Amino acid sequence: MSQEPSGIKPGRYDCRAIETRWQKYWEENQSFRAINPSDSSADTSRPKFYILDMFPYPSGAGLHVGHPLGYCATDIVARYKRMRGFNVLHPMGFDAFGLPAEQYAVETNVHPAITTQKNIEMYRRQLRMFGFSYDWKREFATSDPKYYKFTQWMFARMYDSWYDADCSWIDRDGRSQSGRARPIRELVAELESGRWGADPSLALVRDSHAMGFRRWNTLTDKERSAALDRQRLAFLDEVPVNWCPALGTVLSNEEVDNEGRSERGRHPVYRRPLKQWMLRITCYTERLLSDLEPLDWPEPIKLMQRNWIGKSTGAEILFPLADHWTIESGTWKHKKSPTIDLTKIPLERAPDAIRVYTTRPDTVFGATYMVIAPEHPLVESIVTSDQRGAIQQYVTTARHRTELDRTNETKEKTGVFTGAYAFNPTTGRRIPIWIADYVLMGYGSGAIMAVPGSDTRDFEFACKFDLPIVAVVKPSEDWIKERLHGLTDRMDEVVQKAFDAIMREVPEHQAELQIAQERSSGLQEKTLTAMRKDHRLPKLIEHYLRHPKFWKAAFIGEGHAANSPEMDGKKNLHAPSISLNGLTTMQAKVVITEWLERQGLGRSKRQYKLRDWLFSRQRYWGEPFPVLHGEDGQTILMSDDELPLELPTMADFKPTPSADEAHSLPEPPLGRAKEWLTVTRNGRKYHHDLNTMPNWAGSCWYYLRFIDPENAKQFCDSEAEKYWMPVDLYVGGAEHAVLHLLYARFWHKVLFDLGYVSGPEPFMKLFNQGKIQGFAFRDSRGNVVGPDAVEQRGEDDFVLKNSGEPVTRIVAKMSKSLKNVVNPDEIIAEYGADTFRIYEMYMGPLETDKPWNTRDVPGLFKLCQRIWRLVVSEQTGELSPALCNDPPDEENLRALHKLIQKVGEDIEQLKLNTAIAAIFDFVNIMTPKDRRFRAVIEPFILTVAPFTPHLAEELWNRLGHKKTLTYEPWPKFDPKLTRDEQVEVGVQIGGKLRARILIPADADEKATETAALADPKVMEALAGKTVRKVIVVKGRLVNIITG
RNA sequence: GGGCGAGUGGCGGAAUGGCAGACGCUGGGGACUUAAAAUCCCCUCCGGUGAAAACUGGGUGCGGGUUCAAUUCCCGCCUCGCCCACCA
Repeated sequence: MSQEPSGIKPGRYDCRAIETRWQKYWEENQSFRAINPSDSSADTSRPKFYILDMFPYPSGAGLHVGHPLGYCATDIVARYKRMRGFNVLHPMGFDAFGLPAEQYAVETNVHPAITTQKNIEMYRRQLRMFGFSYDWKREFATSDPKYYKFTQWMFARMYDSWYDADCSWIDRDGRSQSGRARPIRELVAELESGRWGADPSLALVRDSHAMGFRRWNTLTDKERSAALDRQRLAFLDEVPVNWCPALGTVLSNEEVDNEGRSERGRHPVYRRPLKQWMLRITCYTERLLSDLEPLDWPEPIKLMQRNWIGKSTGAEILFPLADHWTIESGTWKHKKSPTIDLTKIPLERAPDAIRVYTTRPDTVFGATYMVIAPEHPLVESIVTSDQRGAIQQYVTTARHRTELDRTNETKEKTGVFTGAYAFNPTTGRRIPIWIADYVLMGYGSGAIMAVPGSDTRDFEFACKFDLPIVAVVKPSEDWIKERLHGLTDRMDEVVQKAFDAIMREVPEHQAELQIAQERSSGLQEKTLTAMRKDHRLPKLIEHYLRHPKFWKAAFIGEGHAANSPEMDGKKNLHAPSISLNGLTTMQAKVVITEWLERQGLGRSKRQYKLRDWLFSRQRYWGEPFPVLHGEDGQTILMSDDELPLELPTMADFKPTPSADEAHSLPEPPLGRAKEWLTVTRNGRKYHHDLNTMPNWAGSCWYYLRFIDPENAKQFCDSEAEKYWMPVDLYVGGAEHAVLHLLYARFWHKVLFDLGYVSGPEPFMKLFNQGKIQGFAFRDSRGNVVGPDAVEQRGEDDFVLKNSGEPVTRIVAKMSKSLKNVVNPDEIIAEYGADTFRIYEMYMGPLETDKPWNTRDVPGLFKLCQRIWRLVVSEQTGELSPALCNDPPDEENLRALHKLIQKVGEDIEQLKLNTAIAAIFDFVNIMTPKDRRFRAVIEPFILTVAPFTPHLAEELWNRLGHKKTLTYEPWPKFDPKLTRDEQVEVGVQIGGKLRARILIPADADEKATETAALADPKVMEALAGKTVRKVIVVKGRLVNIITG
């Protein structure tokens, strides 16, 4: 802003002084203290409103202008809700554990506890500058032992629980649900009662009399504890992880780039199996899906969660290995154990067979080969001696590439034949088994039936390795047409061959086709039209069914089944009774699945992409696991009163890099804390777990801790939890659409099942704010440069400073390298927090991405000044002489009541940009007036208070009110005063605007029409024409249709 | 490759079937002032006619459609952004 000569205007709007004063006042008076129901001062008649921001990660860079976007919005809502009489919980804290903090510490060589503390102080100072109405008494950091004591406690509860999938229960809405977590001691009690059994692999079943199962009391202690460990919600498992020897840690998939290198440092990353803590989130897939439905979340976010969970339905199908099975008169016989009856044993217990999952069981007749993942356990046992060398080489290369790496290679399929064969259970044919890395071990069973006629990937693979392709679904006419279009450059060849093929079958059409071909241009359209007309398109479809390879693509859509085995004339040795021909895909799925089920060869199955949550990291800066490992390999839980298990203070907290790339093992930093590590208990030696929890752990339940942050006995008082939960509005970035929000929902459901929280979902309404971007410039070669390298010549004329080359302005991410990062401190220092708040809210809709433009900020500063001048005389510093106590006139009242209505409605919908536009409108009306009514100005001050709280408090105070306006009731509006008495209505003739008329607001349609037709301009325009129809939209417009 | 979202003046955006461009920025003009700043007022989508008031044509990425009426709904295409990505 301009440098005003000091002292000239004693009453000028001094934003910094005002803001400092009120921030101090609010703190001293604890103005935003949220009251828990147990507190004696609690007014339980008030409705509650829990409004939460996604708490920040206190990085070394400090707060940038993107953070406050959501915080300003929630603060406005929080302040508004207080004025509407709600008891508002609006807290803030810090997500302080995790990799970025540790990485920053490594880079600066300062202990993460110290850098984290410093960063938190910086963040807290910055956040306070905005005047957010947080209850700061509730602030905490997730890295505080007082907090992570309960993170560990919750982990212990998961370790101590199992998921009872068969448990039925009634939820709060009276719906019956099935499946819930239960304490593991309840399982033990049931096991001891003898109703349960265990199979030799220690899987538990409810029926202890089932064949091949053992009673609990016949198991050894070791077997019992192994069986229980397999049931826990938190369990240790050997899983393939991304191991980066150079960084000395495993990395999450998100931390590995497309080339299989670490995001930080670009070191090679290897896939290797490691024993890790896992959380059994997969038990909750169905509930995570169905409970999502009623939540008031943005649809795209719900969709992302659904896609992430990735539910699909299909069937599991058994493919017997040709070396081990024969078919005798329609019955499968195992060569070595002929007594095995597939119809009597569960699918997963059938020996020497490959189980696959497919979403298209209707295409099983078209399965002409199989593919298993390189890591599949069967590879070793089925590979033939002459293929062994090639297979081993392939498996080794595949292992060295990460999963991400593999999945990115979409261009060229690779694979090797194992030498082994399996039977297609529906055709009875021997089909080859290949290994290929396009099949992933982590999904389904790690094996597929390949149906190249109905799957693009299988099609590509079959083409490359010349495997047979059978089309088993009739494509639609549209698809055939599309294929011909899609092959434009080869059009003549394709059509020619297709016609040749058809002609061999139907020579009587030859003459017509020749004519069609002679017209070389427009051949496709004309030919196709002709073909459709006299039924030749169906001929092309038949051609496709016979020669799918020729069409260069698989038909992956739905249609009618075709080519069931009987069609090719050969006798089906196994399934003479089943044919799917003519059935729709939907019907065929049902028929074939039922058939397979009867044969003991398959069953319907639901499948999910979601995998169990890998919950350990070989890092220092995280929550230690509250467990002890014994020398005998037994793991025991620490008791609750031993928590928190604090992180040892270590001078050297850095991960251990390793030079030996392929064979090295992670050495977590905690492994070097020798004293901390070993514990003796009852004369036996134990050691702590060397891993720590991932940074998601702390954010899974922080919203519960805000409710009762000081509680040392419980994570949160249950009465208080019942009062405040669920969160009514949760605002944060869309980058957490999946991981954090899914993990937190899962965690909350576990707590709910175990009875620690009162509802199944934590966040009722979610809102994603957009990102704030910066301006950058692109030159003719496509290079992007920052604003500091560019000079502005004219309105939209930018050139490079050094070369004068013209560049175009673009919107880009704010980044250090482009030097287009805006520091909120500087903006506040110059214009104040109130201006900053309304600038960010006025930029555009809260949910969209939008560029920061400092040039626009003074406009909002001017709004603050103009509001100031409505009340205060800049000359004197006294109240403006224009203020008067007279009863206001109707014009003023109308402006006020319209404003109150608009602002209130907009805040409820988070449309804060248009609310501020309405404030501009009101100020534009008031500014020129030489008489301002207190009865209008005072409610106006309350209306803007959520947006510019410091300014509003100061003016409220100067108007003679002694207390903060925080709890002043939100002004009421009179609906009668929000509507104008007269409205302007547009008059269209034939859809074109010809006139505007002023009519009473309550004029009915007839009166509106009469008024419109009586308007001189309208009459002139209608001269000589007949009015055929008049459409009246009440209060908006009239459209006259002439004949 | 798939999914989702977006595309409106010089810029940020408003209007989600009913007068396109509210409101702000930028730019221009005026008042006040010795002057400047600040403030206040007016104009500012593009084109044509006009001294002016005004009149008039076009216009919401492109091409179609539905409708009395489309930025808004439907179909196809283009561009950008985000998410997922061989998920059988």
